[in-house]
Amino acid sequence: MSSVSRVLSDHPDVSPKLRARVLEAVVQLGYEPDYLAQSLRRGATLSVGFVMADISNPLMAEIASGAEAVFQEAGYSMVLMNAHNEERLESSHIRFLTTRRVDGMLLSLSSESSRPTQRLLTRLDVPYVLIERELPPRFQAPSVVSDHRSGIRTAVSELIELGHRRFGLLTGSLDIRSGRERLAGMREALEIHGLDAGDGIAVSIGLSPANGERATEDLLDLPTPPTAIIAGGNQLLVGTLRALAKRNLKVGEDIALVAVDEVPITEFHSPPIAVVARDSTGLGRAAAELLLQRMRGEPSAGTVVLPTTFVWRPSCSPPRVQPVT
Amino acid sequence: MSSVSRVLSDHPDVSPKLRARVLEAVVQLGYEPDYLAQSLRRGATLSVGFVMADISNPLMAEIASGAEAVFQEAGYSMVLMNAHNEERLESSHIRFLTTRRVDGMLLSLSSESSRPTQRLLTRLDVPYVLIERELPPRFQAPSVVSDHRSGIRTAVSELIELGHRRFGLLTGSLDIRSGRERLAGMREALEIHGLDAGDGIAVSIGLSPANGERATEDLLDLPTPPTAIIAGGNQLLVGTLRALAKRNLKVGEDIALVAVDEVPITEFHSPPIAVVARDSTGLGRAAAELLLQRMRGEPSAGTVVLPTTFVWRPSCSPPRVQPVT
DNA sequence: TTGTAAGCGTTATCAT
DNA sequence: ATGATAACGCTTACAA
Repeated sequence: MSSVSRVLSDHPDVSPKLRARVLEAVVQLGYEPDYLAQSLRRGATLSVGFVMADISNPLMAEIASGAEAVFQEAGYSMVLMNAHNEERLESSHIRFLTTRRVDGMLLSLSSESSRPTQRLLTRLDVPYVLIERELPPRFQAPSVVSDHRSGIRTAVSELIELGHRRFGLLTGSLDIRSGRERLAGMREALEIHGLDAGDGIAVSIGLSPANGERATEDLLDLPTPPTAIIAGGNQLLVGTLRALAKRNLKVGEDIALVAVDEVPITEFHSPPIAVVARDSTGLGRAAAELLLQRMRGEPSAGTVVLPTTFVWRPSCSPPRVQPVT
Repeated sequence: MSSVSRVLSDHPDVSPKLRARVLEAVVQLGYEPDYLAQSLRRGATLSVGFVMADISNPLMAEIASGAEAVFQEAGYSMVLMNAHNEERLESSHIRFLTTRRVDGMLLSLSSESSRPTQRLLTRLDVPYVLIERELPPRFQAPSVVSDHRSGIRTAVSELIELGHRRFGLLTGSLDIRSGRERLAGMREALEIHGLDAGDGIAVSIGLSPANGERATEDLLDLPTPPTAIIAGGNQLLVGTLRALAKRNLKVGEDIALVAVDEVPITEFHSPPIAVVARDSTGLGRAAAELLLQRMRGEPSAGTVVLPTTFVWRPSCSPPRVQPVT
């Protein structure tokens, strides 16, 4: 038994003769080692888990692809678990991966303040890395994030220079870093240009087309509606486009529009829609590399920030009626 | 030890008093059972694996969501593995899941004829269900598929009735059932209407925007180019739209266009694009249910076929120049 | 009802 | 260099 084990795990202390004999028997019998037993004994599984808030977000898919490539390279398998944006599922997934003894976890949580999840993480003994999320300082949680703040700041600044004075920002939960950063980006742009913070109207809603549609209509119904809308999420964008179509408002003529994240509609819409883009596969790769470092016990960065870029497109035009300045 | 085990797995033969004592100790010590050891002993893991050809296909994501909901309900955890359309990764994923002792697998393979994968599957001892795929009869592999054939047949028939006589079908590998079925659907429509099979030009290419763009240009460069294009995949659709834009051809005026699968661009393109839609979450749910039946050893269907629907939209207009009939 | 002990398939330690 | 044996953490006969 032990000789077989030695042969199969390339232990040096084994004669060429025995090695050959074992290898032959292995082929003969079609023997396959049991990873479960191996892992139980070794205490390591050579696998990592990735818990994502929502698999149906194409950006998440790209992040996962980026991460998987790095892990594959390093000999690790990555298993994905989808939380459907449900807190309950999320903590159950983390627990599941723990019991399966993954050697590390990548987490893109649907909420940063979920009590069960936080409790779980405080006594989690495998390393983990957050993606586009941040936890309270006491967690000292390493993370990889995009600089949404400067992306939105640039976008809003450009809109201001085009003559816009009133903005509507649709965003997901402010319980998530990216939402907060986008809001901060808009506020910073307003402040830089000496505008009132109240001229940036933020609506924080669940990431669904229906919510996006409703919120957009609400914005348009305001006494002084925004002349530019920033749709912070591709699902919300779909809703916004529906609302605008319903009211017969032409993007880039009657209203300016900026989307977050590069997706097919932004390119193919008429007119094409400006976006604040992030490096999705880069996020995945960076997170995987950071996690590998921590799994090896190497010194590693606390937070990695990746840049975003504002891509101008014709959806960003001057406002219909130039307001008095 | 055994009493603890009994309490934790709800064995009836345990006194309320002891149960309480155990439960208290569990809380006190923060004890968590080791699934690895449990599974090793029990021979079952209460988990299933889902190997998908490509996570970045949003339809796949929906299928996964549908399946996960059903498994969750039944007490199973579903782990996802992404093959990036690479045969090599695919078989390695299946092997990984086998060693992790998943109790069943859902497979949406990137190729139906990969030798390594086929070899793996013949001696796979956990039940599996294919999604949108079919293997040679000797596998007797249960599967859940969509009726792409009738969807495309309907679409092409409608185009013929609008006056179109020449068609270009862009599709992924014919090594995958859906590609073959779409081709068959087009041929059937041509035959029904007494047209020549040669008037349906099928191009089988890798599912990327670049390939879609190139193939579309090739179609347009033909001596008698098609007046209607069917883009069989949302990545290909992106390429087709790019090619048409480059040549300044207006969808629904200069050329008719049908897409496969409902995605945001089809709704928001100007003009909106007709699609052959399938029930993605339904596919996932049906596959999960079928797999559960097989895992329980219940009698179950061999192949489940779900309907597709053709959704007309303005991208389907009569051809520019009415050909002589 | 409870406790003892064997065993799941490995690997690591220890003699030989 | 090789083989016997204990141990990883659990479940389940079986005995008490």
